[in-house]
Amino acid sequence: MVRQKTSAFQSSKPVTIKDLAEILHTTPSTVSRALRDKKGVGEKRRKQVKDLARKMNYQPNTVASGLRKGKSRTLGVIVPRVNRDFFSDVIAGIEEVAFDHKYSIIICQTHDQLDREKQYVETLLSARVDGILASLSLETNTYDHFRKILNARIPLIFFDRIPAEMDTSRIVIDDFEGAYRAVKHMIDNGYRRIIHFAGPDYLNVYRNRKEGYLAAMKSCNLPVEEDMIIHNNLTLEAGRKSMEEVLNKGMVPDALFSASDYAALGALLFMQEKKFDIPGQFGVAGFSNEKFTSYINPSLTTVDQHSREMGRYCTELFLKESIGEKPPPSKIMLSPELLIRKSTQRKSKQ
Amino acid sequence: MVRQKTSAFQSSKPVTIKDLAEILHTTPSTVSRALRDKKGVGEKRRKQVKDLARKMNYQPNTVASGLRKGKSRTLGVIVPRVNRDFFSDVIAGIEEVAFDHKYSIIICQTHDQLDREKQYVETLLSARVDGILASLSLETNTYDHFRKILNARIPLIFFDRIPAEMDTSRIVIDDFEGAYRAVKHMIDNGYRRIIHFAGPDYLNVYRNRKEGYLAAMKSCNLPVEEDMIIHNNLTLEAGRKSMEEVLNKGMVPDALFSASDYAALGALLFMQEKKFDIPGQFGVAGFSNEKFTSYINPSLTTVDQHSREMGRYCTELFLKESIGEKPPPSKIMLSPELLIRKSTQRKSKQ
DNA sequence: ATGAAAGCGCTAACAT
DNA sequence: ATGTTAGCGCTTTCAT
Repeated sequence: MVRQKTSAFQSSKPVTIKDLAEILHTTPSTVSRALRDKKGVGEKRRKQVKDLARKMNYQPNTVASGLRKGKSRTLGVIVPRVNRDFFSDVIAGIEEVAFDHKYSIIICQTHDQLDREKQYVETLLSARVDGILASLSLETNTYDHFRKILNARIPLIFFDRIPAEMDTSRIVIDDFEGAYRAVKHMIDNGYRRIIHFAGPDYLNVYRNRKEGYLAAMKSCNLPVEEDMIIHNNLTLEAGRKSMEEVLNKGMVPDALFSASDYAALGALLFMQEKKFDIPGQFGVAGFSNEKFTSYINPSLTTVDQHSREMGRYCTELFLKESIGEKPPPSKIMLSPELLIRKSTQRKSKQ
Repeated sequence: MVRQKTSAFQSSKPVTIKDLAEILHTTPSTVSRALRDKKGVGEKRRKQVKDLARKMNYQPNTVASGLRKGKSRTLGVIVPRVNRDFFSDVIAGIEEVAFDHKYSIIICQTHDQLDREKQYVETLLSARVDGILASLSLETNTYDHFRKILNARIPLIFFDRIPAEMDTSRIVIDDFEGAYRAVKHMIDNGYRRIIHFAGPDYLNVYRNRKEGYLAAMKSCNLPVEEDMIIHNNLTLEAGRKSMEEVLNKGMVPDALFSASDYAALGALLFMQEKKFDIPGQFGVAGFSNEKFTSYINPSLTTVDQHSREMGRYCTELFLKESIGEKPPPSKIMLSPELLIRKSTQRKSKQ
């Protein structure tokens, strides 16, 4: 006799296809085929199996099928921090496409530490994820851990912060172009002595933003003294402090282009405290289009990175690489969008 | 002879303990024991095994061991959206503690849709996660999918948005208290006709914030007309629109307490456009302490929810439940913190 | 200290 | 259309 269980109170050990098979006096293979709509099962049987599965609240064990098939339908995502607008937006995009294709995503935060990045790569490899999407930590200056991923023949897609040394698929925005356009726009608005907050040179994004800044200045024959480029860690506090130091040194810049919105904000707040009129006496532009940039006063000119789309593309690249023969690495560069807001718009252009 | 592979170029099929065993002329059991520091292996053997494992770049297959042990060392996290400051902060907290205890986390975004929530519960159950941490979607009004989790004897911890109907572990902040204190503070600053933007009543958080608002008003004998409570979806746009409607109806409130920072911002921007002086003529307070609230002008009074700590506690609750006999559900309530900023501080108190 | 054997739940190749 | 068999990689008895 079939043991009755109400679906609401089925308890303890999960139901397996073997259980279903026994109850229906058939075999696991048939049940498995029926459940997954594989051919080779009679219509009647199939319905019978599916009905029972539902009734007994059968949950397929993806761990087991993953082991058997050598596929986990899981994606690893490695980011510096999940609670930064840029990264959480990228993750949102990744999740959307992943969900549509029935992939789960495992999230890893490196906190910008190389150690954690390495450890997470190991974890993901051990979890036999089907692919890894990653953005480098600030500390990353060695890539052997990422090479392991390639050796394991697992698709690896970098986004935003990418290693120059590795020939993998990647997706970035054109940081040079974004910076160039931002600075050009500032120059058009009459700013001349524009300083720059930069991040570490070994990261592509900051290097390229700096290059874009330099190119724009050069194209207008504006001199860039060495001390006009300030390297800091791009936090709000760092921005504030760097700005203060600049003034203390007796420099008289009339604008700032920062590689990060947060550092731009720090400087902006500091200048406001010092009673500078922004954008009148001092112009400020940032990078990344963090949410707060459109809400502050004056609203902050910045560069949008299409973060959500970047996430979506990432997953799509992975999907492309995960089928059939490995295609050559795709290198995608998205166009940034300059968002001109109040912090750089002088009443009268000079 | 042992086949040589350089660690950098080990390729194709991953190494298994069986491979290691064969090379060392021993058995998988011994290798397994050696690798996991189980007793019953000679010191010499252990070293031999570990050295070879490192040399051959052995990655333990957690899918296989998970299947065998019935544990995946994975946690499922279900949130409405990953790119909201509150949730991404909670996730950051969850990840930190999880990482310390060698758990991975799978992230699920419901987009506030019940369908997706249900589907993700199935996915997580199939993935045999060891626990699930969840915050309800806006649409969730039925809980059978969550009951399945309990039936499967998997720890389930709710945070922030919790179902009243289920007796599970949960962690919330004292929304009533937060709202009460915020409104009390506004009254202390001379505001009298304070309106309230509320979310759906079936969600504990919004219900409690509304109750806190009502209690504070009542405690000061301030009347609350029916139309002073406006239900909307708490987005920036909704806030702006609701505020406009309020004015169009001829109401003359002198302050707003919003259950969400975004809706508060919408109203604030609208009022500024209408040339109201904030906080002079109109006071505004929000809820959640989104990052932008401290950067806008005037900075927005709001209630901090200790989101990061909430995430950390969540994981700790899970850890507690995952060992030994199931303890009775823990119900934790964190104290909110009222952040008094400029948007509610009148120059002269009345 | 080590090995042999069984099995976690599922799928796929090979029968029939 | 269905059943049989083997095995994914690992861990855990149970022997020896």
